[in-house]
Amino acid sequence: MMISTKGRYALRVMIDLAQNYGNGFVPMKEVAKRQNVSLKYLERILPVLTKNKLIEGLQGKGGGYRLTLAPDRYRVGDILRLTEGDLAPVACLGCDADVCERAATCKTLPMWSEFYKLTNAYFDGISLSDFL
Amino acid sequence: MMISTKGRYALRVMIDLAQNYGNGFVPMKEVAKRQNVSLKYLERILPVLTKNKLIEGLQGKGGGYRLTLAPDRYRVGDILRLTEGDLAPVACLGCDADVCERAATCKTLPMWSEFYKLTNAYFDGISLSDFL
DNA sequence: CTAAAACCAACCTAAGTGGTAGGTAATACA
DNA sequence: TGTATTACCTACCACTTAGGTTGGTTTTAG
Repeated sequence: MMISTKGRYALRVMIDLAQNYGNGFVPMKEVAKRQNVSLKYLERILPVLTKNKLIEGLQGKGGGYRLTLAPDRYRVGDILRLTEGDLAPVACLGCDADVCERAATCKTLPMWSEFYKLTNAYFDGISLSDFL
Repeated sequence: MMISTKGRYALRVMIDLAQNYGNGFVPMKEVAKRQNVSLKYLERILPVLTKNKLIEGLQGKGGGYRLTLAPDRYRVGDILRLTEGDLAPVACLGCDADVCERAATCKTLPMWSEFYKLTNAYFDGISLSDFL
């Protein structure tokens, strides 16, 4: 399976926040309930999104999370690349891959490479506002 | 990573056999050497291909493996689906997936489903003869 | 009889998946 | 000033998968 729960849950959280865009900070407790996912697990997934400024959190009573930009400014590809690390179909194309000495003569590399491009293009063509 | 070494190695073996199509049985020892992969590991990967009649093996001296059909009759998608089990991007789309009770209302399902179709179509559009 | 080949099963290590548990720090509100 | 609420942080853990290795047995050509 290509996409783990990390990426899938992150996306669902982002969609939930998009649906509440403009209503201030939304507590993750509510999102977890709505999405039927463990709050504690979500808390483990979110930091990468806040660190990269996709969302911002406010602590304390009345706090929660909210999108930093309008929903149409988020590409699904960006969310998945952050949470999944990479969308590469094979290890040798990953961003932190070792150089493969077979690369120059590898008969299959162009096929994987083309699919990689296709994958990124597909998910970059969808924005959060497409789910509203 | 979507495609593991199982699928990648299997594909490389199949391409190797395609390159030797018409020359009788090719011992896996030679293929392993050419592809720079452990013979023993390949032996663990091949059974699913023989059981599904993509290749046939002949035991004993002078034996080896060969394609049962001409190279242009093999779709990369078939090889990957057999060796990887599935090309589904998310668990709920897998062939042996439990029914997801969120399916009817899931905002993201159509996106995954469309990508699944895209993936199958891409790899089904490539045949072994495209690598010769 | 011997070498070469497919075929088969058990085992192993490391990493990744999908969480849970148990906190601490910041903030609003009474 | 205290309390509830919220984000934020760290450690742990059971399970599965990836990526093999080891050590065979069977079949067959010469």
